[in-house]
Amino acid sequence: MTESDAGLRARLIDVGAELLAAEGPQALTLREIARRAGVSHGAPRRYFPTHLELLSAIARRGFTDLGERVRAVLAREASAGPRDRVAALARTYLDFALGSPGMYELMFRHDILESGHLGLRETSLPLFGVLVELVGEVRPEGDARRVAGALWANLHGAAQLWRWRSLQLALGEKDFAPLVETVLLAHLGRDR
Amino acid sequence: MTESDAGLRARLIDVGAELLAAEGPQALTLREIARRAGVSHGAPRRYFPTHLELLSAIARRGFTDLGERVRAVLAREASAGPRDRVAALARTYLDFALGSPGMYELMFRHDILESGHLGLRETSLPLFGVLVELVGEVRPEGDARRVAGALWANLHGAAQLWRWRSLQLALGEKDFAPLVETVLLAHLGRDR
DNA sequence: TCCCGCCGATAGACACTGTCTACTTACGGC
DNA sequence: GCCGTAAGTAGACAGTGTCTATCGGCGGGA
Repeated sequence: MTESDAGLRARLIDVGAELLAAEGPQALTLREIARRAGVSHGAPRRYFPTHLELLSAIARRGFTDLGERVRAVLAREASAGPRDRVAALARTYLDFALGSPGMYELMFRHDILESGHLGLRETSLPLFGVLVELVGEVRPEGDARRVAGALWANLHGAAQLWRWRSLQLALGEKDFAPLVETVLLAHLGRDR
Repeated sequence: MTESDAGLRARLIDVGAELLAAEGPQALTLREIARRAGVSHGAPRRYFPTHLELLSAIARRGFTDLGERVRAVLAREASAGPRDRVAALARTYLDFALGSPGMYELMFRHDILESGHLGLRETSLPLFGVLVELVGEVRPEGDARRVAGALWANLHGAAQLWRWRSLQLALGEKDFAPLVETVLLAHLGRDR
């Protein structure tokens, strides 16, 4: 019952995720994944009719990983105030994006999301629901959904612009934290 | 002196930009661009040693187009207040991103930015400088650079999440404008 | 025990891609 | 008129995703 005799379907996703972390998204060739899984290049087709579907499955693992991390952090911070919990969620999100850049990029490739084979868009909905709820606690007077949407967009944009160093260049800074504070301040208001 | 006898270098960029708008980034094959330009597949190599450099040149056109549009809008709104000018800049930026999705996506492909052949990152700096200046006028009390960076990230993230319909799904909305207002409000404060 | 059928995987073909290289063509300066 | 250089051509090459024919082994029925 070692890893090697797990089902090929799962093994392909495992190998793909490793390859993604090690060499980036452009290395995620169908044939290379098959090679590293020790099967012929036609084998994946039995489980993933198309290359894009295999990539979607790998990206889906990224979404579930991110969701688990966020849930774990929120559970740990259960006793903290809502603002701190939103901050913790935001930092976890950004840690993931900056710590697993390849996976994050794959997760948000529009052709993967658009293909819709695995309902990836829907996978992030519960996470967004949590964010909406927390934002509603922090700012009960506003439209929580919209504020949460704006905050999510801000986190996503900050992660991407930071990752390809455009923001470093523009801000002349190397530390990400102050920008995160600015973002949180903008959407959540000043701390009480 | 028709378009067809312009230099091949410029024609390749023209053809590429058209193809990009018509069929999206995945259609931007080196060979297909050469085909539509009426030359052999080896011809582009004389001007763009690598496929990535041709893509970079096309993306660079996107950056200059965006810069021109923003400058034109700001010139038209010269008499407006700084907050309205920031709002106009933001809407222009988002119009570009949503109206030319293929170009926008190409412009922010990290491997293109990272390749650095054409200094694309630096191309967006003057635009960012304008934003910093305007933000400084709206909120003289804060750190304009950081607020401008957060706003830029928010615009970028909103454009991308909206484009692949994640935000529509999360917000249950079809109209982009209210979210833009929320974003502007968050970073610029309430209008006076 | 034999045989059949099916499932999982293999191997090769196909069209296509980006890159590289040898070749041809055309034009301007002497 | 000739030659050298620059621009574009054409073909080869390895690699890719997809498709199809084939093969091996295993389980169930006679």
